[in-house]
Amino acid sequence: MKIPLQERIRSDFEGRILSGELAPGARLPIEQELMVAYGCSRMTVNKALSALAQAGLIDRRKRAGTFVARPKVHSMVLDVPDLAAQVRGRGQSYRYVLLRRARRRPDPERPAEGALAGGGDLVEVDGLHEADGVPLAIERRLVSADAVPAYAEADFLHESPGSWLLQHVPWTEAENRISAVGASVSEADHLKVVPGTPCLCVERRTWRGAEGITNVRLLFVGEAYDLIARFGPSQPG
Amino acid sequence: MKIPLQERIRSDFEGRILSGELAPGARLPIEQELMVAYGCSRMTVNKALSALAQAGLIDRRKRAGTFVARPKVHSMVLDVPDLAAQVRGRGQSYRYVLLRRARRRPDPERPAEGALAGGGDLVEVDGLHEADGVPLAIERRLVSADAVPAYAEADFLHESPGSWLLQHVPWTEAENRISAVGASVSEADHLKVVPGTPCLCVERRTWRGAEGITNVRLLFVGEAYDLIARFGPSQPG
DNA sequence: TTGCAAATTTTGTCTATACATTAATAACGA
DNA sequence: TCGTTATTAATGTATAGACAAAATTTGCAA
Repeated sequence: MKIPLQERIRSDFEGRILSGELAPGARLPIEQELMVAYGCSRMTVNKALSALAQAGLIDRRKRAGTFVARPKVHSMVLDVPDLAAQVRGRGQSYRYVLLRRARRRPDPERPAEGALAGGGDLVEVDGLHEADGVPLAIERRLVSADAVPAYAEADFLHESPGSWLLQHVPWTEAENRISAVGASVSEADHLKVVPGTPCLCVERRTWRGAEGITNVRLLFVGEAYDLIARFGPSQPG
Repeated sequence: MKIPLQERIRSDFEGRILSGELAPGARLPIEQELMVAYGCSRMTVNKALSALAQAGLIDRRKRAGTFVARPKVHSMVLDVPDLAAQVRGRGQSYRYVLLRRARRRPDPERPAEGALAGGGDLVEVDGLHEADGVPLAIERRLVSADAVPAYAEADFLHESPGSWLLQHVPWTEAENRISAVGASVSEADHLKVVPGTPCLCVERRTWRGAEGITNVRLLFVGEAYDLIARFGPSQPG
């Protein structure tokens, strides 16, 4: 009996829910019954069920009881690790090639740039991610000079700007947009593919509070890379 | 003083962490100090911090203390709602057109099909998702006849097989693979685009335990649709 | 210095109890 | 019958204390 009772109750019901034995909408025993069944106090039952509720596996309503949640939102956890770590994790060598770097005013024809800059300047950093010398993705990153003053001085010859930002700037909110586009002539040139080749385009915007931090656009060669999301409704135990 | 103290402690630190005031690695006060600062018992502090730990915002180590977690994994929540609901939510009309439906043996040349079928048959259902009469995506779905016996009898003329499965079959694990591909001739024909047009390809496999349930392949017209993931590191309160 | 053992600090779990909050249900009056 | 009010069953929050477990620190010995 080394595992705590609280964990046991939690994993008991997690298992019964995930296995389908307890179908969505099914009612769980009330706390009183569970404290008798497990021979413990109500607080212990309550902590276990509270954790399951926070994990989204059950819904709890006062007076009504505890019910298995319906997986209605169908939300899932998608891991988008650091690209360098991802490549190295496959046993390949990773390299970041700086293509262009400039500090400039936002383009008045692109409202997204103005919103990001917030009246100040933008720092644009373009680069190429390579795995074993093969082009993997083109990255165009716009950073608000006001939001991240130190960014202009950082050295990106050995570290990709993505890694740098992740370690130095906390974000509070982000939006990812994933689409498919054909490579333009210059993009295709860098990626060493035929123009028009279908590419996976990931655009990410991050904010800290109301202040925009950065917009990134990553263009992956379709055959060379795809996003993999493996997930389950469970939380790490 | 309507909000519970437990929630207040939780949201206090959540705010200070997300705003960057408490940087990753920073140490939080020990429970003894917090119970004095908030004038409450240690259990209350403990429940608040346990919730933050479950949400992944802080790490707690015995004897060492409580620390702001590093956002290393960079995992995010991506909502892939029901396609029909998504389209209707935009105020467009949604239609599912059944293209093909067959029960067959798994193709021995495709190991994924054999693994899914698990010795039994497969039910293949191909269809087209339309928004306001415009083709949005082609869906090819393979379902294990053993895992979902009732699937062969379900009627998909008015309901897409995706919605049906979501409501009738619980899954425990899933894998999503997102890539960019050019439309084949027949695909382009259905989607009313030029062959080779870049399309977003979402392949999803779901399992219940070790048993495969279904493999889906959704091919979206690149211009007509993109996946949007908006997220923050926070948990719903 | 190195290595191991003991002491201490901090979180983890648990109890038994109390009162608050919410919402389903029952009771009641127009 | 209908709408309103009271009851009550369930979860939510909180307390004060106790012991367990783990990891850092300290101290002692080889």
